[in-house]
Amino acid sequence: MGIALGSKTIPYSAVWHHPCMTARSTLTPEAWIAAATELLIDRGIDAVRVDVLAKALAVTRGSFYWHFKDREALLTAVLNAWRDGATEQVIGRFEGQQADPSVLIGELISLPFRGRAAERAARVELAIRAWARRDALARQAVDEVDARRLSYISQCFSALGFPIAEARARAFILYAYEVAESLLSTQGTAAQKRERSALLQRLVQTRLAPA
Amino acid sequence: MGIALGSKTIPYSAVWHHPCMTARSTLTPEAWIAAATELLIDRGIDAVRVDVLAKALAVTRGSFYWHFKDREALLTAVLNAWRDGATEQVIGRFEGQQADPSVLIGELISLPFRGRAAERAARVELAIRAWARRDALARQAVDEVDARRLSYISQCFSALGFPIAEARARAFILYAYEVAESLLSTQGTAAQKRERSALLQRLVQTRLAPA
DNA sequence: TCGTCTCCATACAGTTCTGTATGGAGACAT
DNA sequence: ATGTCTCCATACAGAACTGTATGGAGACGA
Repeated sequence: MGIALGSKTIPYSAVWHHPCMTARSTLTPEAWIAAATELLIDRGIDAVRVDVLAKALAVTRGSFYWHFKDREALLTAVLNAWRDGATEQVIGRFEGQQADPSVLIGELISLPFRGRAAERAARVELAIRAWARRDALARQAVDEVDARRLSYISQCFSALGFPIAEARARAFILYAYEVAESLLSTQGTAAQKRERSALLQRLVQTRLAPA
Repeated sequence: MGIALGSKTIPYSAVWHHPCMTARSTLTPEAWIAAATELLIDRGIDAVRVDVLAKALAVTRGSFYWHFKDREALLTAVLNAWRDGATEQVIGRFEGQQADPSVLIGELISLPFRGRAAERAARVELAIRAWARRDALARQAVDEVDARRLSYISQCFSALGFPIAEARARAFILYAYEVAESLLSTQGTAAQKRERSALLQRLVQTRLAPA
């Protein structure tokens, strides 16, 4: 049933599945999810198939159907893992409150250019958005994440003194820039990217004279 | 070989494939392309398969392999049809020159809300962008179309007196809004959409005091 | 009328994937 | 020592799709 440790008995799963076990002999569901996400990124959701994953993990499909009921179960697991990570990231911003909303906005605008991790996250997100075009669950997950982020950005503009409705509108413009910067990443040189981010940084904070 | 008309001989293809022949007994390549595009929209490029299309068109696959060498040929035809239409639309704007660039920008911003045709075009475009994530030809087509549009929008801002570099930056912000408005179409109510489009309309044209 | 051309149907062989059923090796409890 | 549990291997049946080869009906030219 498990490994005896003093008076307690540690079940296998707690040992084999523990993060510290780098060289495991057996697979975890997380390993399948990670492999599936990798495949999702550069081949699309339709290419995420169990026998392809099994070959990538150097096991047979028998292993997969032990950990998951079927392919559908894996896909929802992938989706949940992404949504959890994405929402957690938004929550994290609330905690690391740097008071000055102007700085927060600056960070958001420079977010697409923050190293490999951000770039990879963007690629995962684009793959999931592509998936969301024809899967209801994926669409719901993406919508939720978008709504959370827009809400967070809106609060930043509210803190700058803009009325709620206008804050929302400005948040959308900023978020639109972020999405487009990842979707249209091939458009423009590095210098042009710096210029348009700097321009947005100023534009989105300028107050307009009442119409 | 064809139909004799006076001294000339009209080949079959010119008759059967002519647009005025609404009730044709035989299929054209365009019919396959249209059906493929339809399937691409709501099931993705991986679902565009010849036997599915054949069933949709109520013929067998034998017909397909008459008109096209293979599946690949159909996909490139779909791509070319889209690119031609998209670039043609940009060219069309140059011709219908309404002098006032401010009006042109206003039209661009309200473009996502211009009826069914625009909505369908947006859906086709999103499907092709999803496709472009893992197909080199599709990516190239999308990049070309994006570059053309950005160039056109930049010219509008140049006409408003902005320096080239700044005009490009403003064009990107506007285009980012358009892309996001179709990608994030579920975010926000109709009123909120109006508000953010109105805000962008003003923001993107406001001149900033020199830093 | 006969051959030709266009367009599609049909049959074939092969690939890639699905899910299930069953077997088996290893670690463990008793 | 024996049974149990976990994890994976293997084998099976079948679905969905690919491209090719060939046949056939209909319109046409001569």
